[in-house]
Amino acid sequence: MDYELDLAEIEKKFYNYKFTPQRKTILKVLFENKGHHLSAEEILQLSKEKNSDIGFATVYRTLDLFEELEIVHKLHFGDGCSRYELTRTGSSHHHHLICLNCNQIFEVKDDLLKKLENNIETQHNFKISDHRLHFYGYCKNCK
Amino acid sequence: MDYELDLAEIEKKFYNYKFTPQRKTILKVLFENKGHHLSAEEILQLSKEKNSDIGFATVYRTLDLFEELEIVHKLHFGDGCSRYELTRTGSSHHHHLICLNCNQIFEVKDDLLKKLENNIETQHNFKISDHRLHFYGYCKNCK
DNA sequence: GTTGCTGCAAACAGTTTGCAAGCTT
DNA sequence: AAGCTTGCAAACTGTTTGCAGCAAC
Repeated sequence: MDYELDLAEIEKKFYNYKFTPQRKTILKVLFENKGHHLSAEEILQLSKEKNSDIGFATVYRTLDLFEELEIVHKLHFGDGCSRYELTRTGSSHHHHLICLNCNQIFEVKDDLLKKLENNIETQHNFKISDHRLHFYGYCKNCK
Repeated sequence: MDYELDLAEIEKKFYNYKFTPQRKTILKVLFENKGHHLSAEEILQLSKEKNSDIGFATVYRTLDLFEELEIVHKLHFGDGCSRYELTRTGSSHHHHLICLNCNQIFEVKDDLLKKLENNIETQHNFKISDHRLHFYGYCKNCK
């Protein structure tokens, strides 16, 4: 699971935006929870532990901004809230396993999809910019 | 796009539940909009056109029931609401292309994923029961 | 006739927005 | 100093729930 985005690189993306303490805190939380698919609520709680003054609105606004800057990806697992993960350069080649019993989320690496994407782009004349692949089932502890 | 569930077959699933006019109406709406990925709101509107007396609560409760009876699949495209499609027997092998500009949803057939599923089941000891694959990008009219 | 089903309205949860005050640059 | 950014609270949207009446079997 190679994260190629480092803090210095990310900071550059803010040349047009202010790099405020709240934004730094949220970024830190995301970095400290790589692979955890945090929800806005979880991010708020973890941020509060670091920086007492932060509210929901800021978290949502920051995550929207981060998405625009391609720092995070927004994910929809169907559990009622959006979840966020740090963008990775290899991000087009990993998927999620969602356990229907314990709700844990696991990750899988994969390169098989590239071929499928190519097929689709030519056969359907559709320019693919991103994808989401979720497998629902039961993990080794729950099956 | 072969739908193998027919009305007679579905009716059998109701042996334990009442086959009320509202449920029939919603089923009809789903059948008349195959491949349209309707939201609860859209289903409500279309149902109202057929049967003046029906409310939101009934639509949601019915769709929950239909999901339980495996008559529909619930989908999350990240547009803020759940969407529903009739279950098909070939349903484990079709995916969705979501146009980021016009929001239209296209479908793709595919068998490539079976191989990937098998890999995952053995490598991650995870029993897969369903999956969702969404491609985001731009359709031929929008790119 | 029972029991499950329905509509309504109120409750809920996650997210968004308006605004005045505050902080970054 | 200027304007973006923040926190708060109120507004919103999609969905769920409680309850009394109704209808399917």
